[in-house]
Formats: sequence, structure tokens, C-alpha cells
Amino acid sequence: MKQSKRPKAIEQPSVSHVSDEGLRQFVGYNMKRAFNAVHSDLLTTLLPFELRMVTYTALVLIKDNPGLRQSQLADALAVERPNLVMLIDELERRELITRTPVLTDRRANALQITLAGRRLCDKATDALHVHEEKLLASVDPDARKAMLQTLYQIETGKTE
Amino acid sequence: MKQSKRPKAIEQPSVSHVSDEGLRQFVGYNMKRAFNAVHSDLLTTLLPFELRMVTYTALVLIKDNPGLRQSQLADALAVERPNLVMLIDELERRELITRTPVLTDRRANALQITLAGRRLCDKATDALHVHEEKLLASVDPDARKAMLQTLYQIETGKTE
DNA sequence: GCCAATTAGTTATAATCAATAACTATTATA
DNA sequence: TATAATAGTTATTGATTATAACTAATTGGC
Repeated sequence: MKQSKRPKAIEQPSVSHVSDEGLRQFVGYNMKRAFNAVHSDLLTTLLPFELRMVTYTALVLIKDNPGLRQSQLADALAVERPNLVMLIDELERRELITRTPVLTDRRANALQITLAGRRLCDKATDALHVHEEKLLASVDPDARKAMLQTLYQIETGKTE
Repeated sequence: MKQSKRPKAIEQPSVSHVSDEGLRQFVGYNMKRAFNAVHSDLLTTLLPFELRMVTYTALVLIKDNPGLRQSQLADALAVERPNLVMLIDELERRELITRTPVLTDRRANALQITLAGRRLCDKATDALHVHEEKLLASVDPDARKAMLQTLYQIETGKTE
């Protein structure tokens, strides 16, 4: 006679509300939860521009650092170099950036934002600022400034 | 005569320091940077326990919510149900949790942590707290409490 | 100057992770 | 009772991330 591998059903009090108290004690958990809210808002904001977080970030860095090399951008984005290639390919194909070899080091490519790229980037930046302000409407400016400082402390490990 | 598709090399001032000032204006960017630091520390801390962030989180939720259903856990983890199955399979195979059918609803599985699971979870929790304290050593307790409150405000959108 | 080692970018590929559709069994609803 | 909805599962796909190996160019030692 075949014995089922499935264990016998038992009396179980059903969980009405899932408690995450144990996780709330971690700063990291609270950071992740809050960031998820920001991130999903960011995704929907960037959707009409056909940008994702990483492509927008790349665009801003190229705009603010004209002549940036791909490897520098990969470092800044914390993306492996091979994975950056596709990303850059797409931005170049859409004519938002240019990729030109460098005179002094012909292995390297210098990245530049185009006029169209700048326009798109600026529009996306405006939209993002509007959305973030809405998301942070309930946070008073002092608390916000204080949080930014604390976040930076955590990121760098520095006391100040 | 073949014309190279590659554009001509041009004079390029090399970027000595990559500026992310444009991104620093976003709270979300600062949150992500800080969270990355926390997350990579968390990964190395959990490595000896053979846990990842998501498996640890699942373990804590099961421990704190005995009898939790898989679908409830999937919701809490923001993971699709099919992807949760593998995760639960692994924890069950390692005998850190049990999965037993529920008497009152034989479709559902109730999740329980085992003694071994509880021991592992507690050890991991201790290690994580130690690491997080080290990471937040430079942050004074008031600033920390203030940040937690602000993060929660952002997550929930509530004024209080 | 020449050769070895290194670096920038690329290609191909593998591993991991997340999303979707469809299925069985069971329960709730009309 | 017939129908719809739900819990969990399976299979599959797509997207993302990581690794190895390659070419071309540069750097450094001798």
C-alpha cells in the first residue's frame, strides 16, 4: 500500500495579520521598504521616457561628466563592463549619447550626451523631482536634510 | 574603398573624478547608495549561514508568524507565488521549516519553523545585529531614530 | 626599441532571478 | 449543484547579472 509523502493535516490557527516586527528592528529592512516605494514610483515616472533607473542614471552621469570613459561609467554604476556595453549601445542607437574614440588612448571611448539626450534627460529629471516631492510631501525639510546626512554617513562609514 | 563606421577620434579632456552631484539631489539615489552598503555587508554576514537576504527574511517571518500560508509569505516578501515554491522547497529540504497541509483548508500549507531553523535564525539575527551596529557606529541614536521614522513615513506615505 | 603585462572595450555564454500561463485540488458562491 | 475563485505547483520564458576569453592599444621593464 502506497504511503503518501504528504504529512498529515494539522490544526492550524490562521494568521490574520503578518507581523514583520522582527525585521523592523533592522535599519536595512526599513531602508529597503522605503526604497521600494521610491523605486516603483521612479519606474512609472520614467516609463513615458522609455528609461529605467539604470539608463537614466547613466544619462545623468554622462551629461554631468562629458568625455567619461565606459569603464568609469561602469564603476560609477556598479555594473560589470560587459553589461554596460548593451546599455550604451541602446543609448547610442537612440541617439541620446555619442561614443567616440579618444585621441590620446585609442582603446577608450569617450561618452558625450547629445542635444536630444540632454532634452530627454532634463524632462525626465523634472518629472522625477515632481514625483519625489509628492512622495516626500509628508516629510518636513529638516527631517529630510537630517536623513540625507545620516544616509551619507552610512554609505561612507565616515563620522562626518 | 571601405569607410569605417567608427567615428573619428577627437580631443577629449579626461574625467579625473566622476561627479554624481546631479543624482545626489534625489533622496532615492542617496537611499540606494546607503542601502547598497548595508546590503553587501548583510550578504557577507549571512554567507556562513548559507542564507541570502530573501531566505533570511522568509525564515524570520515564518518564525514570527507560525502557521503562515505560502501565499501570505509571498505577499509579505513581494515575491511571485511560483518563485516562492523553490525558496520554501530549499528551506524545507534543509529542515529549517515544515510545510503541513491545513485541516480547515486542504489546499493551503501552513509553514512552521523547526528547532534547527530557530537556532539558525537566532544565530544569524545576532550576527546581523552586530554587523549593523558596526555599520551604524558613526550615527548617533537620535539621528538613527529620526531616520527610521522618516523612512517609515516615506514607505507608507502617511504624515504620521 | 622590444617584449611582457595591463587595460578598454567587446563578444559569447552561463548562471541567476523574476514574470506568465496553465494545471490540479479544494473551497466559496450563485 | 454548477460556476467561479483560490492555494499551491509545474513548466517555461524573459530579463538581469556574472564569467571567460578575445582584440586592440598602451604601459613598463629591460
